[in-house]
Amino acid sequence: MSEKTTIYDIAKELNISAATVSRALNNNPKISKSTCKLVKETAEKLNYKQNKLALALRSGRSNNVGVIVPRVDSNFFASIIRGIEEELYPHQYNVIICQTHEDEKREIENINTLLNAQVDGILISISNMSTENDEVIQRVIDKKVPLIFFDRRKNIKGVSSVTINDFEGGYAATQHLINQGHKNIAHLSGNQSLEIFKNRFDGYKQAMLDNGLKINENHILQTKSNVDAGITAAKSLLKLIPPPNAIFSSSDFAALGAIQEVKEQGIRIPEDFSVVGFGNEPFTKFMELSISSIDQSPLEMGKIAAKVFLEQVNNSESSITQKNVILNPELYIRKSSSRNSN
Amino acid sequence: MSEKTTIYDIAKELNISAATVSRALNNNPKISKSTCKLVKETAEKLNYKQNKLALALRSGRSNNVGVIVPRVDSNFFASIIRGIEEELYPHQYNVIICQTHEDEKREIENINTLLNAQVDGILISISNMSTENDEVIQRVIDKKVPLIFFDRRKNIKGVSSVTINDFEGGYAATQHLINQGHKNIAHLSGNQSLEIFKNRFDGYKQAMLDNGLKINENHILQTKSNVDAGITAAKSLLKLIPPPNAIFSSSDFAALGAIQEVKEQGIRIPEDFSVVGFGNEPFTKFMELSISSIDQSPLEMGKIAAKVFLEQVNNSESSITQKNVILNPELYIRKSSSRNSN
DNA sequence: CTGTTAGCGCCTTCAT
DNA sequence: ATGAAGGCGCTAACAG
Repeated sequence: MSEKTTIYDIAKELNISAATVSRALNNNPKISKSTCKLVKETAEKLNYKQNKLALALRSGRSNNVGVIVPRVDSNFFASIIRGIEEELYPHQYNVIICQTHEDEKREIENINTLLNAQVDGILISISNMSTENDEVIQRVIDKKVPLIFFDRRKNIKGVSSVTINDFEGGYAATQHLINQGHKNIAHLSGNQSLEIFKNRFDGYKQAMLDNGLKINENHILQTKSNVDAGITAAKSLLKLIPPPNAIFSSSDFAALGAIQEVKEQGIRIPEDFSVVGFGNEPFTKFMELSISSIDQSPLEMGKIAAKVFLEQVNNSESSITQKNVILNPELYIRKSSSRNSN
Repeated sequence: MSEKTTIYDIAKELNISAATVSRALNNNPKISKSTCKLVKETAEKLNYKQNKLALALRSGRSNNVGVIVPRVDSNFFASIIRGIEEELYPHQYNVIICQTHEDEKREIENINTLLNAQVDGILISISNMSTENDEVIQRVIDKKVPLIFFDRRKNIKGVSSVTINDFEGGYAATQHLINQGHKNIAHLSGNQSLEIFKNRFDGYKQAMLDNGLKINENHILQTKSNVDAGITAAKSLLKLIPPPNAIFSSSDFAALGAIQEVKEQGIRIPEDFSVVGFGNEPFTKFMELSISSIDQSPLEMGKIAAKVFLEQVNNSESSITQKNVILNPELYIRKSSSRNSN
């Protein structure tokens, strides 16, 4: 019973044609109730399962969508993937996962692989804004394969995206720190070749500006998104005269490192120093000194990206429907920046 | 240029047969250098890309493997998936992700979907030990689709698995607590229909036994794997007379909850009370009061699972090669159970 | 070295 | 209501 049974096997068993079997299995109304029933029973008996590959080749639709992320083992991207999978599951789409590790070469390979695998859509969070991947992305568009950017987008006419308002996030975080009475606010930024980090930085600048505060060039540091980078950054910031008394970090991990270093130097948080991170990683609320952070609702982002994809697939023939959804980030105020919180 | 070009387009362009094109593209040695070169140039010119679907249908190999996990947005499973993806990437396999949410019905659906999609293998961490999925799993085996269990396995003859030695993990955690001078050690366990939790529990029991310690039935609680469950569990444990003075939790999240509650009640950790968790979630080391935990090396687990799969695919024709890899867990001693650590 | 043929499993026109 | 035929795109067996 290890052999796979096809519609021909069923046809032979019943002395009818494969076409009839196919129709019966697909509930074609032109098939008599009796043969339809018979076919289905025989299918059951022979343990028939439709070969999706054959269907896919014929129809040109694989019912697979590709999802490309820098890495899957980050809470943010994992949650997005969860959202995508959950939204697509009821529609019988499978999710193929690819990681770029922020490597553009890999990204291009991934897109090509997915295209060759005839996926019905590609959902991607790009590695950076460089233009090397323009060509392959154009290929996707030319092939009319639905393409959705999430979180990290490229600004391409006709291409949909789901992002959060990073500018607002940066603004809200900074305004909150200002409201806490801080004036010397440093900013730990990320790779400036990514729009998200630029936007968060811009939000920071605008908030400072709107409040009549001067931005100290030395207070702006570009760091990696990890604990050690935060420690290093805080070390150099605290050497400045005068040192900042607050930090808005574009990364929760860097924020954690900064907090560790600040405390290490005997400075009290939040009494003398405040920190706000970005991303609302699970650990930020677990800490005894919980960390204020900007939530990006990744689960929802994933679900919406999937929904946009679904709209796009169904409208494929009609006019191109570009849709750019921008989610609102939410500031979670915790102990690292306020005495009255948890 | 949105139309997909096939080998027939190339053949027509060059007035040769599709078969020759195919051979040239696949570097068949029987093809003359000149036509080979010509074909490749034309392919490039027409922007030809092989349709993997057609190849898959013909060869019966889709070059996709299915990975089934309870959820992707847990650090543990996400890391495993990362490992699998990284190991399979060089071998041109794509990874299709499915989530069960611990729902066996969903699990069965997922397996069927993957089978129908003609995946070349299934890597799965099952939802529980119940027998309802026996039938579909047998289908996988009958179809000779390589099947690998990771972390949560079923004991089936001929089926490979990659797990960690949960018994040893439970034993090591408990022995460590005993070494710290504790005698009344409670255990927060998980769903007993999963082998992993049973084994951790058994490890705990054996360590107690080996050290001549009595197990208090009231000290064994079955909890969910989240913070609130840990809080609730600790509350009831601390009401006991006498209360335990240490907890080995099968979940890091429950361990965190327990720690919060213990501290809440004014009991000092680690001076008066120790806690060891399981899983080595990222947050355990980030905490100010860092949490001792058992590491499961999920990244490695994923890579090994992928490697076992690769061996299996290649040996498909030869004898069935069952391989059961058991990884050694590692105890990370941190502040929650020791004064001399970080 | 290259062309012809056939088939992977399915569905869908076109007939009847 | 059903059958026959053809094709999705590719490759392998069989000719030459």
